[in-house]
Amino acid sequence: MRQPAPAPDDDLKLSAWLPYRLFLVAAQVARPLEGFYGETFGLSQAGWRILAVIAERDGANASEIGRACALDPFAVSRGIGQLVELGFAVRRPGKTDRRFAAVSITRSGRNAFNRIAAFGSAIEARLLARLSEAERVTLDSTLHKLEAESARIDTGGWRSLLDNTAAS
Amino acid sequence: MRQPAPAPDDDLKLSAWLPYRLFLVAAQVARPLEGFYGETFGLSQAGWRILAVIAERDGANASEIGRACALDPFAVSRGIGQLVELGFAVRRPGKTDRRFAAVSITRSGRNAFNRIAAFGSAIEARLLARLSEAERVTLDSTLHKLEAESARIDTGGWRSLLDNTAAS
DNA sequence: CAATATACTTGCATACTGCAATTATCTATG
DNA sequence: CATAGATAATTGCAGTATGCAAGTATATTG
Repeated sequence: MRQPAPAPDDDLKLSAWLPYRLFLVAAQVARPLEGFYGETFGLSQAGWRILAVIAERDGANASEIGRACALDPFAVSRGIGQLVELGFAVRRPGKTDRRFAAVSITRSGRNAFNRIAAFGSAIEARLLARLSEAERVTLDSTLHKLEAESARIDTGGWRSLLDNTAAS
Repeated sequence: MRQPAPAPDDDLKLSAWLPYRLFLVAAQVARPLEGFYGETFGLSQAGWRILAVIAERDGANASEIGRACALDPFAVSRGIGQLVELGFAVRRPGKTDRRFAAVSITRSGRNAFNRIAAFGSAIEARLLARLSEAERVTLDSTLHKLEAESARIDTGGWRSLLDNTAAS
């Protein structure tokens, strides 16, 4: 009654499984960044992402923001609320359609963004410094392909992945 | 008093920033997988990661598990608790040192793992199918480098990244 | 101008996390 | 061999995040 469990039919080694490897790098890099903007500005992850979006596209509405940084409407609303509380953003009713609130970055929001962006760029630079020029180029195109395919995988939910005959 | 915010000193475009791109792919791929094992087995993300570790290394103790899947001791303890409740794992005191509880996968845990692993492998296969052989090879070595560098970035906390002169 | 649709927002129940304090066990020392 | 101190893991609790139903404000349509 204590025999070892049967051998694996399908071996999946976590440390060699592509999604886990991507996750690991992302998580290890996100932790110090979150520590920085969290302790320095009291910003959450959603808050930072939204700040980055409105820094680039000032006056965006909540839907656009959500699309740009992969957040659902609830998270966007709360993140904007946080930015407004911190004085990093202001909401103003849209000019033509007042259901869409245009979110604008403030001067101090811009300052915070610049400091966080510098920190983030430094991290990115450290990562890229380990790669050859050829690897950097390949990584870029590879990531574009993975982004597109993972987006396809994500939409449609997990049930659509069970009865599969790899869609082209 | 309503002039547009000053132009960016340091432009960081979220969608082109390496850490975000990695995060995005990881998140888009993790969502359907989490949906699958969550709804099918009532497993949390930590539970799945731990299950994958003990499937590969049966009888590991909590510290080893934590190291293998980047979870802190609290999360490991709770995750094991969940697996035990679900009947996917058993805890047994270590043979020599009874402070170390050896965690073993059960037959039904193995079954669950195999099904989740098949699902995970299918996702990985879909991602890899989009890449050329050369890209797959380059991605592998690139990820090894990024894993190593991100681990270095992570240890030491964010403060060590401020006063930087990129350590070799 | 009611009825429906859209774009958010809020409230609340649940789940997750971080950390202090505990438990159980082992090691070292007088 | 008793006792003090380390170590591995667990538990309790407080704060926080998240998911979703319901609500508010605005616009559009018949």
